[in-house]
Amino acid sequence: MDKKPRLRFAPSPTGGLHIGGVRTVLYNYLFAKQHGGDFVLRIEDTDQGRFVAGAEEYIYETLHWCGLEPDESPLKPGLFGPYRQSERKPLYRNYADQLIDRGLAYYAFDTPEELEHRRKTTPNFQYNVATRAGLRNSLTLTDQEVKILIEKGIPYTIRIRMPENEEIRFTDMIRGELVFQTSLVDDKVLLKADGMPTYHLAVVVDDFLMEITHVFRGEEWLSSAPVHILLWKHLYGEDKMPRWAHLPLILKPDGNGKLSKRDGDRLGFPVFAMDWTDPRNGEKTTGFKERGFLPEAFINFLALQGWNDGTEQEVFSLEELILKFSIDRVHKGGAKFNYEKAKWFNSEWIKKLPVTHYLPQVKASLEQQGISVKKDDQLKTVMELVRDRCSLLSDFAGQSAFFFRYPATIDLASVQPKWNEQKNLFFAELIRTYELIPRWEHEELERTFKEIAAVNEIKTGELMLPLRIMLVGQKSGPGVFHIAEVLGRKETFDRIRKGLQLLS
RNA sequence: GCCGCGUUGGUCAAUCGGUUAAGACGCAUCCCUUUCACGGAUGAAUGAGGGGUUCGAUUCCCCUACGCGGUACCA
Repeated sequence: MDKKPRLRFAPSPTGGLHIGGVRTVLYNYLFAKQHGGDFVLRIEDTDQGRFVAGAEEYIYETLHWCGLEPDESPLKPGLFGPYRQSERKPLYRNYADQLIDRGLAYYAFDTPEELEHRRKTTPNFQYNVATRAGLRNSLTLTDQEVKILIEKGIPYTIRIRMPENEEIRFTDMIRGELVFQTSLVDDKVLLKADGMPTYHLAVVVDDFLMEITHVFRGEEWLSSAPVHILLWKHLYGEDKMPRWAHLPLILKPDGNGKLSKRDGDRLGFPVFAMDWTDPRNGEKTTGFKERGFLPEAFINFLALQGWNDGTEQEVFSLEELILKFSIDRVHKGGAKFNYEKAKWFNSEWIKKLPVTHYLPQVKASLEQQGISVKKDDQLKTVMELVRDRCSLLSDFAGQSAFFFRYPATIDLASVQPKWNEQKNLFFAELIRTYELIPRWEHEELERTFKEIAAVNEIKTGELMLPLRIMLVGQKSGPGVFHIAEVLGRKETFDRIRKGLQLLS
């Protein structure tokens, strides 16, 4: 690579950031970092009608949570600002005019209503080589007429003039050589009547001005790529053009089609990275973060949705991804979103990371359930005991609540039928012996327990379940003596006594 | 409709002309654990269809089917 790579993510701030968007960020970021380049965040807010309050802040927060910090952004301007297209408005006009002067673009005076009418009445209507001669534009009007219309303040757009019968070729880093016939591409609007550029003009101008070297974007942009390529040729020369890669889509799990927010609502999994509340209707969409995902797992999962390193490794840290990512191993076909697999990645990361790494979140979720934990050390021990049975951070509260308060329900039904006086006596003796035990520690507790059982000639197996039920309330959980150790002498006795009472 | 891009188990996927077509998730069975989970073992399950090219195609080419994306003064 001769130049320092510069890649960008250019979202339109219109709502929550969807996992497809995060994956696009990720691939851009990984490539930039791998090659010692920069990752730029540019806000594409040229559509003033679609402004959504808070959407831009949400993007920053999401990127931050994911650990994908931009090197340059509206919040952290570099040498190529401003980083919001709405603030770059004056820049674009000049390029549009330049294209007009060179006959590569033209003024179009057709109103949106007129065009809509044409689209309704003419099947397959496109504003292109075939139809532009019959429409109201500077190609069909005389210079004098055009001048008058402009002077009178009649609204107009500037459209690119697609050449006739030419081929536009380019190399996509994922898909290889691509060819488009210019006659079949329509004359896209470059500058809107409000003076704002459309995406097509703005991307090209900004990517040039910001010295972007690689454009990785979603597959939905592939069909407009020829317009962008042509603009690059006209404006800056093909040699200046960034390299392109069109990323496969993330598809809905059932059926086909691009994954949408609705699929998440319908199937019960998150689609956005973080919670998003639409300010227009107050509608709330839950995110991976709030569902209990670790950013490490979320990123890991997303990276593997459309890419792999060719080995059997699946668990990658961000650092490893930076090292191993390669754009030419990105797939062409879309991947169906698999929530079960996402959770698997999370359980892997829960096991891999030190529990202290996510202890604050677990503590907060326990607090939400009215359990306030005083000693972090104790929580840490508990978390280490239960982490294997948690695939989401939000599972911890349910798995560990009984350590901190007496169980809400006691499953007596699973011990009652086989309960007898002999067992009753056993537990009474157990308490007496445990009172004298010097070290309150699980191995010691277990040994003592078994000794007493042997003396009383009761099978240990007959007694373990009752103990568990008394301490936990149910049949699951970590090793019962580990639990007793954490609970401590007094609490263990209290629970056994309470259990005995319930069983008698 | 038109243009473009895709298509290996239920899902994610390896393979870059020769393999018993990996591995993972999920599922099933078993082992471990005197519980549940973790872990371990085993198993069921895959090249859309049709033509070529080739000694040999999952792999290269063509056609068909299917799917998706685009077809806005949205990005």
